[in-house]
Amino acid sequence: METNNYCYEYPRPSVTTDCVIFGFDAGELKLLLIERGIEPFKGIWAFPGGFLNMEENSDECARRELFEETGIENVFIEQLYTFSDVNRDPRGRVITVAYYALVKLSDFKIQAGDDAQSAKWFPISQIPSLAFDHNLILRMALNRLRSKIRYQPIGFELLSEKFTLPELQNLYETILEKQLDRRNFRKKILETHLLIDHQESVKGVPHKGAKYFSFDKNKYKTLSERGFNFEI
Amino acid sequence: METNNYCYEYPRPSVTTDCVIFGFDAGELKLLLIERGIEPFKGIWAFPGGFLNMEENSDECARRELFEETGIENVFIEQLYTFSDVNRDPRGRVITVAYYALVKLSDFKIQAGDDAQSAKWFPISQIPSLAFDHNLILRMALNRLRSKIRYQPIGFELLSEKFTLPELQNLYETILEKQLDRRNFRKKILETHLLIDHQESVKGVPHKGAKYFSFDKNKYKTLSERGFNFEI
DNA sequence: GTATCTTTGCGTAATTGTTACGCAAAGATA
DNA sequence: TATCTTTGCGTAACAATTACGCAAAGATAC
Repeated sequence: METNNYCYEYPRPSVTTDCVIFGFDAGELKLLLIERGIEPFKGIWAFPGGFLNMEENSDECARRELFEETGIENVFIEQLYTFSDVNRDPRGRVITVAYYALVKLSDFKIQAGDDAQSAKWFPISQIPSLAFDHNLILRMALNRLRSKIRYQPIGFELLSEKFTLPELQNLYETILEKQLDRRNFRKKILETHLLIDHQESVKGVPHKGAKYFSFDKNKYKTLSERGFNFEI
Repeated sequence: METNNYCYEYPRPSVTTDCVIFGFDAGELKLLLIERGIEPFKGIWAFPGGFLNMEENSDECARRELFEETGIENVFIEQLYTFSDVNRDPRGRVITVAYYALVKLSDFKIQAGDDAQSAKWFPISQIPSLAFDHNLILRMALNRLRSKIRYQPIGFELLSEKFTLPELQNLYETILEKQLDRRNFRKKILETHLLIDHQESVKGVPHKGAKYFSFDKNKYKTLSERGFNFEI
């Protein structure tokens, strides 16, 4: 039984949000995808997302859907772009406000059998063809991540709270797809004075263990309000 | 008589586009605003915009509304951000996909009595308080313009086809709100080899007239596809 | 016609920032 | 105790940016 109780003078599109979720593990950038359980695109992988409720804005919608479909919450999330092509959804006129999220993968090891029908982390090099216009959305999200990581300290959102400089460099090299000089990278990062030294080293490796650091978010906030610019 | 012929199973927001229109004249950045003729915010200035039709995407909607309300067409236009706060429009749930446009002011001298109820160019320093959340949209558009002009050749969109280097420098100084060295600016611009020298100078000034140049859009397109990056 | 004024247009020096790379120290293993 | 790998700090070479001197052009004043 279908009840069409919501009537308007002019036609309206449906509005959804979708969220590209980036993670980083074992020197690889990863993407969390959901296998669609219903038509259209049943069995095809897609970004988590869903319809906007009337009592929430699009940020809230994106966070809610992210939590409902993957269990992920309290992460970095940012609006990417709004996709509105007339035929982007076979169900009818649907526009989507796309977001991207950066996740500390260690915090959210998704296990099969969550309320997420079927959520799975894919290495960025092995992304299948996606539902709707999600291939296009992904391309845009990757571009945004690659350019933004160079002038805003968002890379830290993909690492554990404590990380080493080699780990951070590995992250930058992976996302920027180029090698960086170890000593110059260290210099540039440290001279921002935004890393907190934990006076503690990696143990159990057959060589000198790297020191642990964490990112000083509060100090960055203060500095950036005074016009400081983070750049790698 | 009201006809509510469009009925849906779930409630849907209305979707609009709004467009922040920048112009540049007499060493000043300007904004084209429309005085609203109907409630809500009757008599208050706002950006041109309107409701999305079902057979157009948001880019097309923004361009259509821009033309209908101001007569402006074939200009640079780019999506800015989607604003979706629950109470941003007193008429009900309306989300707007905001755009910004860059206009060669000489091409579009708006005269009163257009089908635009009342369109007027305002110097950026004398913008009145705007309708809806348009003050917020403006702040975001200004930030976008200021950062984007440094790494993409969009400044030329605000000048006439032919312009002089002092004019271009004046534009950059106005938008970036800082003085630039005349000789270094000239050097940086010219060594991109993206300006076409028209072998013609400004006449009728009581001193040496500056040479006219125009921007080589095609050459830029070719170069940027090969990885070239415009930076000021 | 000549001097003067303002602004354009081109050069070079001083400074700063980026890139390349040598080497000692730490921590484990042989 | 020697060896191995990786971290962590320094300094030299190079490139880019900034500062600024000065001649030339085009108009006006005398």
